Amino acid sequence: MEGLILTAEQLRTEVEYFLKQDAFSWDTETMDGPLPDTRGVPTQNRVVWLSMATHGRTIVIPMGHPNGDVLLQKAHTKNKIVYPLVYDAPPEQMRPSQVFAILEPLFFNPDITKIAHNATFDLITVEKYFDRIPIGPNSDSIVLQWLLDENVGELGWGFNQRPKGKGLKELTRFYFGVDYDKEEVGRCIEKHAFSKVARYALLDAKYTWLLWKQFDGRCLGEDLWAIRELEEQTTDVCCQMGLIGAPVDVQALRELEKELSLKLEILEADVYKAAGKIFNMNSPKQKQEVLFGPKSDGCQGLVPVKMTKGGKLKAQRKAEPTIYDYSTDQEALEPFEGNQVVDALTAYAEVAKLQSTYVQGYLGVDGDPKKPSRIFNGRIHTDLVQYGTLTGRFSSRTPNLQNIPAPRSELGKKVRGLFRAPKGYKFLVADYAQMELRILASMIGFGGLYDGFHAGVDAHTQTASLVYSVTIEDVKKWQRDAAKTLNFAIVYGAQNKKVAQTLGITVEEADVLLANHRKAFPEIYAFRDQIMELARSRGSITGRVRIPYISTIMGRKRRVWEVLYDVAQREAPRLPWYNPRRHASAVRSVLARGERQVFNSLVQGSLGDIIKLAMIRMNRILSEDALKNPGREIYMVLSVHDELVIQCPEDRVEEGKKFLLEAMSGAEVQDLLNVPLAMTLDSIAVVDRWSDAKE
DNA sequence: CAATAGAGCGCT
DNA sequence: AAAGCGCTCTATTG
Repeated sequence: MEGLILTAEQLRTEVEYFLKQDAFSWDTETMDGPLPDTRGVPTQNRVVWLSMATHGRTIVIPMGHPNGDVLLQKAHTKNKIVYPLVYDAPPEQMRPSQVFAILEPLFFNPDITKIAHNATFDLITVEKYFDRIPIGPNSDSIVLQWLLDENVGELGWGFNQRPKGKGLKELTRFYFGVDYDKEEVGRCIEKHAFSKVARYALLDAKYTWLLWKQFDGRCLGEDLWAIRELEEQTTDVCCQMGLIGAPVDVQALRELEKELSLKLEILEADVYKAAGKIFNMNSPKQKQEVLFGPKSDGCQGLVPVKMTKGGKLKAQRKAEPTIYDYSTDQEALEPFEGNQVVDALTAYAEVAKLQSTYVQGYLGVDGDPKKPSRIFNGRIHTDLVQYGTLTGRFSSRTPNLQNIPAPRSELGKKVRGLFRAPKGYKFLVADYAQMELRILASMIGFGGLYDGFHAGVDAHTQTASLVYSVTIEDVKKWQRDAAKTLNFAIVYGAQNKKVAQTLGITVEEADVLLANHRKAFPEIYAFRDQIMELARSRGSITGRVRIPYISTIMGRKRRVWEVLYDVAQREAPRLPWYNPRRHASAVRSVLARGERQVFNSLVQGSLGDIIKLAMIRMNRILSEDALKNPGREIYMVLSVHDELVIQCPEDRVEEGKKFLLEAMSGAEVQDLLNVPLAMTLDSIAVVDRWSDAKE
């Protein structure tokens, strides 16, 4: 087969050719490493194939594929044809150690761009062979695609004119009309014949290359040069953090698992006792029956108010609601506090959530291959997904380390406290305070928020002072709390009802608050209108299609077609999934939602830019520092939107703090804003457990 | 048995 | 009619 590399001599010749290029794409096919179920775990898996493509050349290197080709295609039994998988012996292949030794000059050449689709996975995967992560420039076709169209895979305008997802196969199908993997070979390569996997791996690299070439050109044409640079360096950060992982106290975790399972048995019994029957308390449906069913049937006969999402839709259609249309979530049950079943269910739910999602989610459940342990050598390696959101923030998965319970409740504190610095180390925890408001104030460039930040006043206190017309010193706690809600309402676009609900006040009272806020901060509302007009002016779905968008502080785009609602309405026949005449109010809410998304994305997305920049800077500082302090390295271990956690040798805490401060608020970051970041060394917490950082 | 939808809930 | 996420569980559907 053309491009199949079986010997060192062949590979050296290829490397010579690739070294003369300015870029190449590559991909790995992996199997389980020494531990079971680790094919998809980049720190633990094993590379079996590596493919590469560049101008005029595509190659594929096997290194331990277990099968040859199929000897027998078909066999007949009594009355049907069967396909026994009988394989020939595979050809002799190189060992990974030999392959990677020869590839080293290529993957560590700073003048050659290395391209992969979801590069973090492949980069961490090969780290175990190179003993370090391949150096940049590392580019990722999935990231470029996302910068060009973050809405791929989302329902909405143009769904059918876009790829169905960000995956390599979906993009190849869409852009080249080629479907080269109908059998999903990559899901389990060891089940397939040698030649089939060879072809598959080769095409992965080839189409990654072809897609990247296309995206690369389009990024220039769409003014995405700067943000692309940021994202390419972010890839290196994701690799470094994914590789090091976050340290957890495994022993405490095991103990907590036992403690909670005992607790749950009791709480479960409490529910049954109060309800007088046995049912599945994890099932919303069964909870609806028990709580809202008639007393005559031995149920509680509670009269619910809050509907589920589905229930509301049904009500819109003017259908008669049933008990199954009413919510059983925490908020819906609040009015019934005191009912023994409700109270027992509430107590159970909190513990059950934490046990299943966090404790068992990390430890895994013995004998259940769907719930593997996420802990390797006392560390959890999350996958920080740089392309995981519509706004530019990170998402985090397998497991998600961005939704660890905050230390508000005792139990939440315990769970967050499982993240613990290793012996001899401390966690240093830094976050940006009120960063979204700072960004907003900076963009407006004047007004109450802007003045407050320049005067060094806490933003919520400043808001309260202006809304309630009292001096900064006279702001009461309840006023600051209300102001905080108002500030959230601005950033998220909440209306009077939501503000009322959050603060536990009437809608009329909320109206007064919002009116006062508008009076005190007219520039915010004017700015909002301005942004909306700008976004709208960039869009058109008549004639040449241009989706409205906003640009963040670093030039990231968020496209929101919904803000062209009135145009869409006129063009309704082109948009088959809604009928504006029948759903006028629904369409209006689509527009309103689009406007909230536009405004929120401007701020949330800019914060995403800034935290990524800070992490790139920190990574640079720490990489350099590591060379000077072998064995005493500092590592970034967690990142939660506006918060950064590092693990730092105990005797280097002061250095670590300085590094964090410089990375997060140094000139390069501060210069993006015209309000002060106001970060200080003192605001960086030095703790053993993550839960001790916030009170 | 596997995939999917909905409800619900953890976080910033 | 509050932005952005991912995970677990149940119930339904293929």
